[in-house]
Amino acid sequence: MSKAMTVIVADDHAIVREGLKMLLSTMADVSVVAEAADGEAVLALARSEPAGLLILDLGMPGVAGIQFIADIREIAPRMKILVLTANVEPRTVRAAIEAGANGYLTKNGDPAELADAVDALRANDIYLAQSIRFAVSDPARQTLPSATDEALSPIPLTRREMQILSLAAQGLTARESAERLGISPLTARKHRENLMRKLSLHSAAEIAAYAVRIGLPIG
Amino acid sequence: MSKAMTVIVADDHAIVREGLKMLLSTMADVSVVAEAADGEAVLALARSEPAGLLILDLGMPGVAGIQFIADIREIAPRMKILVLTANVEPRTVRAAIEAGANGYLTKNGDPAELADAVDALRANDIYLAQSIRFAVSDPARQTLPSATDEALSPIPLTRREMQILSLAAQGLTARESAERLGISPLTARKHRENLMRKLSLHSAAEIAAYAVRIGLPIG
DNA sequence: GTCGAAATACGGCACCTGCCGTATGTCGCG
DNA sequence: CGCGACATACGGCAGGTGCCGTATTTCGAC
Repeated sequence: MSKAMTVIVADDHAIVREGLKMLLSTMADVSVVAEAADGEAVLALARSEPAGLLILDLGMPGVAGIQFIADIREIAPRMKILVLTANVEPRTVRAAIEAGANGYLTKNGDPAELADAVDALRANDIYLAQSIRFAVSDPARQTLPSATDEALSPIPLTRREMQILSLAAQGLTARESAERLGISPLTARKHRENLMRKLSLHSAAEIAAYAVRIGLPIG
Repeated sequence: MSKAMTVIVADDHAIVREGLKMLLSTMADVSVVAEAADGEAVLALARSEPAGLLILDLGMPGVAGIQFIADIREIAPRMKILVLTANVEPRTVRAAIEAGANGYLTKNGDPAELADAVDALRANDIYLAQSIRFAVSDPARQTLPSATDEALSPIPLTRREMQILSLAAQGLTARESAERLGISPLTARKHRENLMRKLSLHSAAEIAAYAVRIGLPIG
């Protein structure tokens, strides 16, 4: 018998934390030892009393996306990280795993998967929700035909594109973004077009919605 | 002894529904009889088998804001409606109650409030989360100084404006919104302008960001 | 029955956008 | 030393946007 796995529950919604604790309490050998409502609290817990498992909502305030996973992984290398979020973007799933997450569940998924995921992580496996399992491919596998390629690609944005994305998401026009960055409006517009093409976005509204969805800070 | 209160749980996140069911299962005389993941399912349930209480996430797809509450109230006048959402905008709280909700909880609030709220609603009371209780003022109370005025102001959107807001937030143009609603593009544009003025928004991107912030469904 | 709010509808104007090109300089990697 | 990725910069074009008007109809409140 393995001894009980200690768990930290991190979600900004208290009622969701409470629900998760209830769900976890029905599982054998699982013990919720702490909870956190924001990114800072998660980091503090990872430092002071790392648990066996962290269940992490990527949509929390103070959790600046994927980088946050890498930060935790650095602080507490032995703690398992199970991402639990509403974000179903394939590239986010891929990036989360690459950043060091051990599992990825979506809030829309079958609740029964929570138990499966905890078991898998305890066995040092990686667990992905059924609905997004297609999103992470084996890097060794040779390139596939076509349709899936786009979904599988990490689609990395350049530094400038990231800046423009952040500004555009706050409602700034190309001109205003250009002023902030000290470049030509036309250049800013080009960066904007490039990132939109990369991300398959087609309007300012979609940029804002996307930015919010992936957890970018929005004014 | 009152007999068990039947409850419908409506939230688009399966894992949140599951957690809520677990939490409710610890309460005496409460029985979850159905759940719904989108607005249509809620309306169908309200028609076919209304329960004593509906716990409703206002951020669900197909739940076009406050009007949805009024719709349910019309279909099932005797069913209690407890709003449970991430939206803490005072005007939304106010509007929800005016539209016929019997209670309003925030996902950030103390989970213990869930039990209090259910009890209050069962006793035909209205229950508001501690954190937003200030938001609904007694209409009889005379106007307060100033600073709070703006926050307290309902800034009510009309039904059409609410619909346009929801569509615009999903990235639809005025023309596309007009097609969905079967009205002139120019009329749709006017509704859009009106709601933007009311809400002090100045671009499509701001509409999208605002809609996300208040918990409206975003494509 | 009157009054106001809401919904309907139209038009002009400056600006921005999204998409299509092209082109140049820099910098790092093999 | 190239080659490719990145950043820089410019322009045309069609369409959408945000802001400014005006006007009619419908409908509930008083």
